[in-house]
Amino acid sequence: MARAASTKRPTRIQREKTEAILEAALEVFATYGFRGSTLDQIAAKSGISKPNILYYFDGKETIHAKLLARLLETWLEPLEHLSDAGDPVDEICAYVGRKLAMSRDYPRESRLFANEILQGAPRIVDELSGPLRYLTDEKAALIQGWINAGKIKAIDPRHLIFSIWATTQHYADFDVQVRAVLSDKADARFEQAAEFLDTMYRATLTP
Amino acid sequence: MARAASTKRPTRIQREKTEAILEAALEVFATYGFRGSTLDQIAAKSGISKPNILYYFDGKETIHAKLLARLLETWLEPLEHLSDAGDPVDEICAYVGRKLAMSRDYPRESRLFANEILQGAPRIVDELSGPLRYLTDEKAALIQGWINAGKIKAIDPRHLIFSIWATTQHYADFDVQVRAVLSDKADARFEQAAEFLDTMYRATLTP
DNA sequence: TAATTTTCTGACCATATGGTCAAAACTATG
DNA sequence: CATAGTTTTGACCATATGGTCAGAAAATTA
Repeated sequence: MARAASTKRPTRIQREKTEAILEAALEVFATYGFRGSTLDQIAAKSGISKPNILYYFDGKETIHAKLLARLLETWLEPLEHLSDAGDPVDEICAYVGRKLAMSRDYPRESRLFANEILQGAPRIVDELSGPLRYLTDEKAALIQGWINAGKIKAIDPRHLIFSIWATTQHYADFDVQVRAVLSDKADARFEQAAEFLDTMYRATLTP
Repeated sequence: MARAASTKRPTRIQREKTEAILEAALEVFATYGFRGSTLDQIAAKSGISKPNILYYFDGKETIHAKLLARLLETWLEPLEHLSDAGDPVDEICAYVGRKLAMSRDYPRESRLFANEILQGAPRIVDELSGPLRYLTDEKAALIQGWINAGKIKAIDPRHLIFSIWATTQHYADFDVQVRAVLSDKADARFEQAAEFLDTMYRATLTP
């Protein structure tokens, strides 16, 4: 927040306006990436004038940073829930389902993330080689444990995780392509995908 | 080509310079997307002055269009080679291998494509709902034939293709993330990926 | 309702960016 | 080597873009 007070509790207007700005910015940044997006686009989409946007945020960079921070908070959540509570195969398939649901429900967040990674992740490298890596290490160990116990087939846990990220996020990031290829059957793409992925991962993992 | 003759056979210098410009432009566009890239960046990377770039190309748009046209020419080639010559499972796994090799050898092309699709594919929608869709329809029919003949397991052919695109291109488009997660084992990522994907698709397809 | 604080805007600025152009530098060839 | 053709450049231009600022408008509080 630029001039807007940052110490005191935010007013109703502050909450509404910052939310409207972030909502519009998510749309714009997710489509054009950081460099390709302009404050004027965000201003037009949010209906808030450029100087007023800069009253609430220090600058373009700050808005983007805020969006990324929020994103990372929720992005890893589905993976964190992966535990050895139930049957390993079900557990992993449930994770696939959660991840696919995120592509369906939060496609803009997925594209924002994809844009950032595509551009070399200049603003979140630390998050990748820090928190993300630790979490992946942890879950890879869990999966390796299942393999050692003979509960699932022997596959590379990390590449399994990559494949889950890739296949599920594909439906958000490459949506235009998916819809073009499926044409008239595009409406059912998420149900079809859910079924296909469930089949694939059960076949891959069931010992 | 702007002022440079377009009817006559191009000179040595014309070939060299246009190539150098396209090479630099590929790098830049693949990283920042169309809107996020500037002619100055391309000029700096190619060592060719901005006015000189515009002597060879009509403008930023034209350079980008040329790159996309080239890309699409070779992008679908691996899929076109999918035929019912050998064993269906081997045939599909070979396609996966070819596609993964493209991610390894042409990561910039992959990112250029990813950027374009992410941004809604404004410049190649026609290619997607035309040539790409026809080719996918054709190969989906081939795969469906294998399913009907009981040669591979029953899965949705189009979503199988999506999953192959997603998992293989992931290693080019999300390279930073892959390397961050694998850290010290990152060098072997393509060999590991090849093995994992082969295992996964054999398990998924073998009846 | 008057005073105070918060919100908002128009006008403005410096820099970046895509693109132009006339002329200079260079190359190929008769 | 002179000349015709090709390539390259510096200086420029119009517009876009991120950002500033003084003051007006609106909301809140006393």
